[in-house]
Parts: sequence; C-alpha cells; structure tokens
Amino acid sequence: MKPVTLKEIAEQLNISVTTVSKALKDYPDISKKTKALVKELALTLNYRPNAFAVNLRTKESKTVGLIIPEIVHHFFSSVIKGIIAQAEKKGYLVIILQSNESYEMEKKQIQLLLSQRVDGILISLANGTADYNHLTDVIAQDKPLVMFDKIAKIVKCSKVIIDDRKAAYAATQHLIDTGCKRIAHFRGALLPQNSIDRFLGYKKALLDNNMLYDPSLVYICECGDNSFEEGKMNARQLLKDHNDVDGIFINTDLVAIGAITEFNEQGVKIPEDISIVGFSNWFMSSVISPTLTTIDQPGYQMGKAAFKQLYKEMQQLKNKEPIVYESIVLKTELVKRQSTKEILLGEV
Amino acid sequence: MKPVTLKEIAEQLNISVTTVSKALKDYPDISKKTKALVKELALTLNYRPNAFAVNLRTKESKTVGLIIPEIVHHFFSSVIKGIIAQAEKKGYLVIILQSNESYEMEKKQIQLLLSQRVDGILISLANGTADYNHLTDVIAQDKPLVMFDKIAKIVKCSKVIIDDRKAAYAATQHLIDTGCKRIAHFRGALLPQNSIDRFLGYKKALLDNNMLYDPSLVYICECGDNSFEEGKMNARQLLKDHNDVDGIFINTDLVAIGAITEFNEQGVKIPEDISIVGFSNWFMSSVISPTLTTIDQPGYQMGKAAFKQLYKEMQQLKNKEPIVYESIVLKTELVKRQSTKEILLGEV
DNA sequence: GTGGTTTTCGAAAACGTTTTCGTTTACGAG
DNA sequence: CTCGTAAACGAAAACGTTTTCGAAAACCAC
Repeated sequence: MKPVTLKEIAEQLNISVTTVSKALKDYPDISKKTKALVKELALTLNYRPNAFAVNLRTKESKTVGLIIPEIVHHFFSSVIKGIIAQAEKKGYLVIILQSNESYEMEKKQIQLLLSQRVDGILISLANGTADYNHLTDVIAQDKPLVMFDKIAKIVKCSKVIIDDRKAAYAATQHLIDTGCKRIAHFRGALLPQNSIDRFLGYKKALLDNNMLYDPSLVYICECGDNSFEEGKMNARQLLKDHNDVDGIFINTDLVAIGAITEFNEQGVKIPEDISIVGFSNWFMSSVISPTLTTIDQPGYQMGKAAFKQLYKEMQQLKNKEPIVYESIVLKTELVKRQSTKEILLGEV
Repeated sequence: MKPVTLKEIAEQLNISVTTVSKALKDYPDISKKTKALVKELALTLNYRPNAFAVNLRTKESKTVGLIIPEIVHHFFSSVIKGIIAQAEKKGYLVIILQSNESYEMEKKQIQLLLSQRVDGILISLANGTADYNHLTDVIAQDKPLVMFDKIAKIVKCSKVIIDDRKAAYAATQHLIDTGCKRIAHFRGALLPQNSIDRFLGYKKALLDNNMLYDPSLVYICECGDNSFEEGKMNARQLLKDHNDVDGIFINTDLVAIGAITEFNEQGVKIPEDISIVGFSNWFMSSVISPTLTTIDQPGYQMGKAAFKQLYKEMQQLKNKEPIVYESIVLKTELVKRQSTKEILLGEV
C-alpha cells in the first residue's frame, strides 16, 4: 500500500498534476467544479503530500531542532512541553536531542540538525560548553537560533532567560530578612552562566546588607550534575567545616533536597538550626518535609517564549526582513515554605 | 550563505554530479585520485547532503515519531531519554508529540507523522483512547509501530510492557506479608490497561491469601490525571469510609505521595497505622518522609527496548522480510522502604 | 465575424539526490 | 594494427512537489 501521489489523482481524473496541485491549494485559476472533484478524490484516497518533496521545493521543513542537556529533569521537561505545545500551534514539529552536558555531543547534534535542514534551532547549553563556534556557524548560515536558560552571553542571538542574579538576590535577602546571620551557598559547577549569576546575586545581597562575604562558605562541586548526592555531600562537609552557619542558598532544588535529607538524618533542625532556600520550584519541593522555600522558575513559559521568538525570526527570514535579536527575561518568584522562618517584622 | 550542493562541487572540479556523488559514497568505479579530490573539497566546503533530496530518492527519512501522553512525568521522560539515546546510536532522529491524554490529539498526531513520512512510530496510548483505527491505519500502511507501557492488547503490533498484574500482585503480597489485614487500592482511572491489570493483580493476591475482596475498598478517580490531589482526596475519603484499613496499594507514586501527605497532616502514622505501596519508583519516593515502598518501573530500559524493536522491524521492512511482532516484558522489582513494615517471619 | 478579455488548464523547469546504463578512453594480447 | 576488455566517468531518469508562463477555450462587445 504505497502512499497516494498527485500523479495518481491526476490520472484518475484525467487532468494534469499541475491542476491537481493547484486545486488542492485553492489557486484562483482553477474552476470550482474541478476543485471539488479533486478535493473529493483526495479525501477518499486519503492523500497526504509527501513532506520531502514539498520541503525540497519550498526549502522549508516546518521542523525545528531542540538540544537540551538532560531530559529527565523537571525544569527541562517543562520547557520541552512548552516548546512542543507552541510549535504544534504553529504547525511545526520538534526534533529533540540530548547533549548529556557534553560539548562534543552538542557540536555533533548541531551538525545533524543542520544537515536535516531544520528551520531553526533551540538550545540550552551543556555545562561543559565554552567554545561557541558551532553556534556562530548556525547564525552564519542565517538559520534562526534561540538560546534559553543556559546561555552564552557572548553569542549574538535571541535569548530567553530568567534574571538569575536578581532571583538569587531575592532568595538570599529572604534568608537575611528571616534572621539568618551567616549564610552559605552551594553553587554547583563553576562554569555555567546560571551558576555564576546566582552566585553574584548571593554575594551582592550579602554586601548590600553589610554582611561578610566569606568564600569558604561557597561550596563548589565539579561533578556538575546538580545531584541529590551533591547536596548530601555538601551538607556533610558544611557541618564539619562550619558550625555557625544558619542559612544556605542552594543553586538547585535537587541539591537542596539532598541537603535537607542529610540534615534530617543528622538531626539538624530546619529551619530552626539552618534555613534553606532552593532554586527552581520542582514539584518535589512542595512535598518534602520540611517543604522547601525556593525560587519558582517558569519552565513551561520559557519553552513557549523560546519557540515564539524562534517563530518570529523564522518569519522574518521568510519575509527577507532583517532578523532582530531579543533578550526576553521571564519573571521569577520566591515561594515561601517551611524551610525558612517567618520574616521578623521590624527587626531588619 | 546557501548550503553547498553536489553540483557546486562538480563545477569546481570540472566533473559531473554523478561522479561527485559516487566518489563520496566510495563507488568502485571512481578512481582513487578523483575520490580524494572530491572528498577534500567536500570537507573544506563543509558539504552536508540535503536530507530532503536524499529522503525523496531513497524513501527513508531516518526519523521516527514518538507520541506520549505527558512529557513532564518522571517515568515518561525516562522513556524518552532511552528512546533518544538508542535512536541516536542507530542514526535516527526522534520527533516528539504529546497527546495530553486526548484521543483526538493522538489521532491527529498520527496523521501528522504519517504525512511527514517517518520510518516508524512509537506510542504510549492516551487514557481516553478506546478506538484503534488510527493505529491499524499505520500498520495497514506497512509502517512499523511499537506500543509501550500504555498499550491496547487488541492491536496487532509489537509491544514493550511490564507485567503490571504480576507487579501489583507482588506489591499486595508484600503488604500481606508485613501483616496487613485489610488492604485498599487506589486504582486511578477505569480504562487504561495498566489500571485494569494492576487492579487484577491486587485482587488475585487477596484471593490467593484467602482474604476478602471488598469492592468498596477500591477507589476510582475519573479525573484520570494520576495526581497528587487525587491521592489526598482518596486518602481523606478512605479515612471517612473505613477506619479499619491498614494497608493501601496505590496505582502510582504521585498519588501515593499525595496520600502520604494527607495522612501525615491528619496524624495517621505510616506504616504503623497504615502501610502504603506505590508504583513506578519515582525519584521523589526515595525522598519523601516516610520513604515510599514501591514497584520499580524501568523507564529508560523500556525506551531502549521499544526503539530496538522498532529498529528491528524497520530493518525487516527494508529487507522485504515479513515483520514479526514481539511482546517484550520487562522485569519490575519491589523496592522496600519505610512506608511498609518489616516482614513478619514465621507468622504468615 | 473580428478583436480583445477572461477563464481554465498544462508543459516544463526546478529543488538535490541516487542509480542505471552507456560511452569513452586506455591498455594489453594477439 | 586490430580487437576485446577493463577502468573511469557522465547523461539521464526518477523521487513528488510547486510555480511560472504560455496556450487554448470561452465569452463578450462591437
């Protein structure tokens, strides 16, 4: 059972392929009668245009590529969902690739997407990515590229992000407002922009409040997988190193949950002994005990916004307009829960 | 900067397109010298074959479609990861569509994938899907189709599943072995095969142990979203209806976690007052307090196995061999944690 | 009946490959 | 020098569309 082609329809109706094609696309120079005939037969034969042929002609694939560091991840899977939902609305399909936080992978995958002739590419960078030639290649080919969440500031293209620095500042400020005097920070890996910005927000909040910034309170983990285990390890280390810390701002909810678990096991009371603020607002954070105060990071919204921007650029390209890059900053919000104390009114 | 074509390479070298194509594919009737020349130029020009043109000629897209009810879901995102990983190994790309548990969506998406001429389709059914014509259509077109997890037993195609019934039996048996005398079941929606099978396993375990099967202890939720809220609601209802229940086997971890939260809030002690077994082994289950005893459902493995089977069928199709359907059943495992008591030796 | 316009249709080229089947050239054997 | 063969290359068709341009047919006004 081979798929039906225009040619077969044409032969059955004794007209030309051209006429069939035009009839299906409602060209004005085809009579109503012929159109009706063609459309009816196309329907009964269940005709579907061959996407390859269409793409070859029109040079449009109606397909975009998405490269993401990790799929099994609440935030990223929310982003994926947002992207797919928005793409579907506009009639686009999404090819998803996972870089596994590897720069080499990322490079290969970009090449793969380019040779697939996708109309545009959405990407959230791997932690290890420090060289951006593969990205500028895309832009040089006039292919729309939108980065989201884990971006490279240097690369000239549209970006959809949150203000990590501001959010981290708010998180740290909240620890201060609730009475914490000595605040540590688990920052995860060294490299990614998010880590840097969140760290800077943390630091600035301390300084703005005339508190000491102590580098030994910043825990780096070069394993770089933002894992549960990382949280446990860091928490253990913190208890050994510093017995005076009464608050921690943690880079990622998952790490925060690891820390909470470790503290629970060691009998450290949260938030009485140590207050904790996480980052991302995974679902899990509302379920763990104590529930985790955190920064809500709108993944679904980010996915939608990223595709919308990509779509806009694809349209601009089609209309031979110049592509204008935009940086879209999405709102975050502090979600107060049990892992931090009540705000002390009047004291601060 | 338009992509390089065979023609351009040919013109630069003053040879024919044919020769270029053959040289790149190492045809034996091209001299070594020419091959070297062509390959070198192709490399420096960064030539990438136009996928559309290749597909149009060869009728192979090296692309498969994946339809899944929900992306933001630990189990499903694990499956996606497994599928993508395996597909990449074999040089295939994956287009992901989300049905949102809607039958209508599912139908449309199948059509979309067919008109995109994907080489095969992987699908996990929406809860609402009860009519399978869209699936038999795919098979009738000789397009390989593999169903996983949420399947329709009636449809003749390959399937990758776990033995829900056996796993549910094991879960229930574990409650019995740890001393539970009156065991309830939260089964979620009525329709999907998984729910049915898990229910049957629960029931059989009761009967095999000479325990009463009481339909009023089976909680159905037609909201069908397997949600946290569903778990809370059911738990609340259970406390009202039956004060003698001392164990619950719950269809899904997320619902179980909802129930645990509700019980925690109401001061019901787990496992002393009520023991709970969930299903899926989400990461969250190892983190909630008390940690949740559950059935481990190997999502990543399932994804890999599903793509492998699809790949096998695509090869069979290519080689004009008959396609042989297989039903692959993956192993599950009971993960014992704090939400159930220790096994009473010698008592049962 | 003529000229012009409108309506309706089709031929053909193009998109970039792959592959079949010739054709040309070179070469060695007789 | 001729013939046969092998090596190296190319012309052309095909995949299924879309779109440009021209042609035929039909209609209208005079």
